[in-house]
Order: sequence, then structure tokens, then C-alpha cells
Amino acid sequence: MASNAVMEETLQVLKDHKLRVTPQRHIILAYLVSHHNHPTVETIRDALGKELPNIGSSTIYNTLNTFVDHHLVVELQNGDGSTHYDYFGSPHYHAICTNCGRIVDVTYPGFSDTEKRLEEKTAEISGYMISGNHMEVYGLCPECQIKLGIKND
Amino acid sequence: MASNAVMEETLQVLKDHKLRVTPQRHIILAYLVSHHNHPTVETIRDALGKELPNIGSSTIYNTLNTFVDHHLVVELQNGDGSTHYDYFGSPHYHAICTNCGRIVDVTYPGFSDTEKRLEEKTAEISGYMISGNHMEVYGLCPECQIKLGIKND
DNA sequence: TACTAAATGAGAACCATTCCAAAGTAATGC
DNA sequence: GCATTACTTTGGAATGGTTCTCATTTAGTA
Repeated sequence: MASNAVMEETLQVLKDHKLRVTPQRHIILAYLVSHHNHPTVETIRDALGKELPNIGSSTIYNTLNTFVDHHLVVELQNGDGSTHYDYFGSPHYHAICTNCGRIVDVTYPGFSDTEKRLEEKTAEISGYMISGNHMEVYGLCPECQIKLGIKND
Repeated sequence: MASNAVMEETLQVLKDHKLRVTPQRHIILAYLVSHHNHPTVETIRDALGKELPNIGSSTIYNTLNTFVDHHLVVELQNGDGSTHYDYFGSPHYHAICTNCGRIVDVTYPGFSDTEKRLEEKTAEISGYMISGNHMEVYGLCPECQIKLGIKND
């Protein structure tokens, strides 16, 4: 169960986005805010078994799609066939393991400048009216480097 | 039909990657090299109707997956539910229209430095052994800006 | 030319996601 | 507080892109 602080924060987020506050939305958003495990729909369903025992998959999909539309959440593919979701409270990007699918959040000072420049350049060159971006970096996670007997020194 | 130059080039690419040269692979790769229309499997099947009338979808999927594994081709999602493919001969990234799904290739001088820095920073922070990246920028394409009556001045 | 491992093709199977209709519920105004 | 109404949730069916299976064909090699 998410903390009171998280419950208050997420309640406010829903209201700010003029989203009708249902228990399902509130609890799912709180889960995403307090877990950065990049869950799938199934992961969320399992994790919320106690709080929302009767929730349908459709509801989770609907809810997540709504959050994505509102740019609260981003979708990620790691090659395992299902979509992963990540609360996008602060700017970051993802490193995805090409062997095991592990996703980690990454950011560094100066990243937002990089992002900004990429968007500006894109607007300039393509004429698109930019609304966002996704960056992903692929490679082997430390664990898989060991597992596969690869050294990186 | 792709030009002789393209056919020679793609033949060499297949050999360089130690891929068995089948007519299907050769023709599909030549199509991708000479068309930057970000086709789906269906688009490819339709386009190659004359040259490969009996090709199965499985073969196209197999072939494209092989090319992706060899980093010759990248996969793209534009929200229409199917995967799009793009020959990745020279470094670039994609701008994707959130309204109509149109995908355009973008690059600019200095982009490869940006890319390189992102990968280096990621390796440093995450410990991943980096093998590649994908960047995408989202927004409204010029046509959709007009269609939706939005001005950007 | 014969051999072997790999690729192809047709269709079945898979399964994540969306769709649908009925029932339930949050927000609004009185 | 209560009725109204539009939006949300459910759960099951339907969808459809992608993978799987396996018999057949074929590319590369000796």
C-alpha cells in the first residue's frame, strides 16, 4: 500500500489533469508513483490483488492508456512481448538489457539540455510541432555481462 | 525493382554479415535500402508482389527479425498497432506524428556526438555494456498541424 | 554432384490488447 | 442530501499482429 503522502500527491495529480477520481485510477497511479519497476499490466494486476481483487484487465489497460494520453506515464517495450509502463514524474530515459529485458532509469546533469536541443533541432528540420520524445539505450546489464562471461574492463 | 547498384550493395551487406543469401532476403533488403517509407510487413508483401508472389508472412517476419538482430534494420512503433521497419544505413532518428503516425528520418551535424555522449553517460551510470540506442521525437507533422487548424508561429 | 544445415511457406496457434454491452459510480447542480 | 448524467468499470468475446510447427526446398561446401 502506498504511503499517505503518495495518496495525496496522486489525488492531486488526477485532479490537476481533470481526470475523474476512481479508486482504480488512484490506486494504480499510486502504485506507479511508488514503484519504479516498469510493470506490465499483469504485474500491476498481481501487485494490487489485495486492494483491487476484482479489477479487470480492461480497466488496467484503459487506465494506463489514459495516463499515457495525459503524459503521466510512458510505454516501454523490452522485447518480452508485452508493454511496460513507467511513471514519468521527472525527466529520465531508459537503459534496456538486450539479454534479460531489465529496464533501469537513467539521467544525468545536462540530460535535459540534450533533450531540449534534440527537440529544437527536430522542430527546425522536420517542421513537426514537438510534444515529447523517447530515448532508449540498449546493452547488457552488469548481471548479464557476468552471466554470459563477458568482461568489460 | 531495385537498381543494379543496390542489388550489388545489398548482396555485399548480406555476405559481410555472413547471412545465407536467399532471393527473399536479398530482395527484401534491397527494398528497404531503396525505400525509406518505414514499411510494415504487409506493405513489404504488397510491394514485392511481382518479385516474390508466393512469399509467406513468416518469411518476411523471419527475415526482418534477422536483420534487426544484425542491426541492419530498426523496428518502429507509430501507434497503428503494427511494427514498422527502417534500414539503418546511416545514423539518424525518427520524428513520429502523434496524429497520423507519419514517420520521418532526421539527423543533423553533431547528432552523432549527442548519441555518443548519451551512450557514454549511460555506460558510466548504469554499468551497462552499450550496444545501441533509439531516439524518437513526437509531435504533429506539418500536414496535421494544418488539418487540425493549429498554427505554429 | 552429394551432403548438411539453414531457410521457406502455409496454416495453426498464441496472446496481448481492444471492443462491447450492461451495470456501477463520480461529479454536478438543485 | 438527492437525482441526474456522463463517464468508468467489468468480464467475456473478438481482433489481429506475430510466432510456431513442420514438411519441403535450397544455399553453401567439400
